[in-house]
Amino acid sequence: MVALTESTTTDFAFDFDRPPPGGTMTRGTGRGGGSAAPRSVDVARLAGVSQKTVSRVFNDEPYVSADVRRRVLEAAEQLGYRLNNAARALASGRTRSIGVVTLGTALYGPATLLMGVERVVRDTGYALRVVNTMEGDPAGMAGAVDSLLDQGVDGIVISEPIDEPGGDVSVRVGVPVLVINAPSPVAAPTVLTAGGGVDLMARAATEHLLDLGHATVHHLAGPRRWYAAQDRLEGWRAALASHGREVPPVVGGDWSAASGYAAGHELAADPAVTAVFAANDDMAIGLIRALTEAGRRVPEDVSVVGFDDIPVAGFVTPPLTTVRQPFDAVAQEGLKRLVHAIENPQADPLPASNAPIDLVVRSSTAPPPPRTTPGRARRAATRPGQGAGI
Amino acid sequence: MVALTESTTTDFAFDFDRPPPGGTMTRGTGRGGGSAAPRSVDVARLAGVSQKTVSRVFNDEPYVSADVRRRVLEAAEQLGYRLNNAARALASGRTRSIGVVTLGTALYGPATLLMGVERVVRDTGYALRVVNTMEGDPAGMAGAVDSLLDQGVDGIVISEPIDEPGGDVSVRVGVPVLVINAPSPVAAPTVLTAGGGVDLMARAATEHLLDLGHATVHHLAGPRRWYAAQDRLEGWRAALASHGREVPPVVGGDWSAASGYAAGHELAADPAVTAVFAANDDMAIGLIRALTEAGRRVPEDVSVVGFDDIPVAGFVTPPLTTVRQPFDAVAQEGLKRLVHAIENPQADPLPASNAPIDLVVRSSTAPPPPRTTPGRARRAATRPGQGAGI
DNA sequence: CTGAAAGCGCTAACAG
DNA sequence: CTGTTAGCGCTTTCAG
Repeated sequence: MVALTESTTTDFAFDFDRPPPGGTMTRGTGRGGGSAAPRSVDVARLAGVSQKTVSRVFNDEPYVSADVRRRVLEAAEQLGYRLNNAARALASGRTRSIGVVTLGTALYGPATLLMGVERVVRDTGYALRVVNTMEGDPAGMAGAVDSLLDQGVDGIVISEPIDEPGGDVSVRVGVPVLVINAPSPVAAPTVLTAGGGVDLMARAATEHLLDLGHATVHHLAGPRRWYAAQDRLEGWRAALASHGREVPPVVGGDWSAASGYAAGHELAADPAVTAVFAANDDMAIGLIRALTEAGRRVPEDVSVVGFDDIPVAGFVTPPLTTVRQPFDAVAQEGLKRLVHAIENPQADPLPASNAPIDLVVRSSTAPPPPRTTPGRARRAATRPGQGAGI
Repeated sequence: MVALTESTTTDFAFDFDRPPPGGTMTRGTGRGGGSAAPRSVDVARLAGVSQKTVSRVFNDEPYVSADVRRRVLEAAEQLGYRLNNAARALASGRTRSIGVVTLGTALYGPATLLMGVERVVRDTGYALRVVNTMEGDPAGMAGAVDSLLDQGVDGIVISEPIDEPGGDVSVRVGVPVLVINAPSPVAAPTVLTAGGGVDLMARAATEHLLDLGHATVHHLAGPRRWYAAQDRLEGWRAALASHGREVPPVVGGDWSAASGYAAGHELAADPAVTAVFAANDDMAIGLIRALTEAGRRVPEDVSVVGFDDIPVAGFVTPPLTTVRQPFDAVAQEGLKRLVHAIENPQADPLPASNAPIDLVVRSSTAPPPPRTTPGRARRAATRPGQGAGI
């Protein structure tokens, strides 16, 4: 039975004859490094089955007898065979890979999200291709998506994009897209979103401060362009509005501790400031440092809430009250839905679910300093103009 | 390569057809989502040239007249053509992609390194595939490398691996490998290493403390299994040894601030401790918190040096003296060498160069408290700056 | 349950 | 400078 196979197509001038001396070694495929990598037909021959059967085994297709399957697997093992993904992609039109576009920063949020995505993707059996964008990068998002499309991914994840002018992707995207924590910047047949609820988390943070008795809460915002910043801003504003509080002017930062520090000096000068909600922990830490240097104690004089719950948040001085974002849950759910969309093009997308809010209260927040009795506060701020603290 | 899509393109109106029902998809290609993606032969036809010429244009091969090139590009643009990477990889045996194996953590070092690698890889024209390992993951490194090989990468970057039992990759790796900050866990035709010098940085950190007048320096180490931890440990020990100082017992942590905090309580109990070199900033921060809670002031009573220079390091209380790792430089140089090895299999690998040492002195370090008259330590004036290195 | 034939879209020699 | 001829190693029909 083997003989037949032998005389068919491919074996013509077989294996080891090396084409011309181009300088490379071994069959064009760089893979083997030394001897040519085995192909499924080699496995088939060794196992005494057809090439197609090998294919079946490696694709977990049904209708292969246990015995044949075992033989094939053994032969493959013996030869050190591995599926050639390029050939597979070419023949099937699917690459079994998912691309992710992420901000080229080492910011905690995006970085953590990326790790989460990777972990989940792997479980789904897809490979991950990563492309970074940098803020202000002209080609930015469009270029990133484009290069992913060039690579031939089956789906795309866009993680925490920025709202940049011209940031919309005009490229024709033919695969499903998952956008995390933002509205979609692309038009594609299927666009899913995940995350969301950031505004509610921001609102919870703000309300925590309000509940403590602060008359109002100031906000140290992230860069205007970031949706992540916009969401927090909105949540903060909503909390204030729904409690009928005055909405103080927003102070802006760039996510860095240094910017929080700068903003802190500004805020420290205003005695009306007794509570600040910072859009991320780094800025909160910079802010606290500035406040401290200015002689305003945290939390006795000013309360500060951060956002993210970075690993050190609980160990800085004072331990930071913050909101933990459910990155893993978001990544997991989003990807599940993306994969579903990839594999079931006609089916309705799976619905999104809402993440829980995880406010971590530590020691950077406290009731506001007493207003009329300077007894306890060593360096009491000048008294605020008005308003009772609930 | 591939110019592609700016704004002008094609309004062929025809893009997002729904994928056809059932299995009746016309040409197998999943790519376009519905209407078949144009192939190079289509472009050729439209441009009135041979398919091979289209290939030449898209590969920036020489010997194509400017006129023909222009016509091809125009035709391609009009059709919305993009090279099919799977076919290309299959035919050429190269995928033009590089795989990265990284620790599945959000630790600052690995995460930053990954970002750096991505940035550089993109400039080289290669695509990036990422796989995470998790500490303690049984399949760990071997599984990660294996899956990368399955995907068919042209080269592999292993970032800060751990020294795990059975962590060596026994798989046949046929492509060049770059190992960052560790000895190589794989056997491959070409193995490059990058990073290194971590021990020297640790040594500089320790010597800074010694120079300040401390009798000895304690070390809060990272997990034993991590090469990153081992290097710091060695540097510390070497510094002590070369100054003829006593080498105190090592206290161990797991990189987390929480572990630094725990270790801090231990260390605080020992009055002989006046200087500690922590293996990373997170642990240093936890350590400082514990020290402070125990009534030992930093830096008046105890000096602390961290490692990494995480973004908030300069803004915690007190601002942390630490060593900044040159992640970007390491990534850049390492990748340049890896790509060189990929593209010039026979040539000798490019030599590695040494990174400078960047000690950032802030306010967490000071001379030791006077030996006989406790209680009067004053804040030493320190200022940010770059220590000179070796 | 298994096999044979026919490409997927591109690059690789080797002519012209 | 440009075209021709062969496959790369799989997955897909479609037959047994």
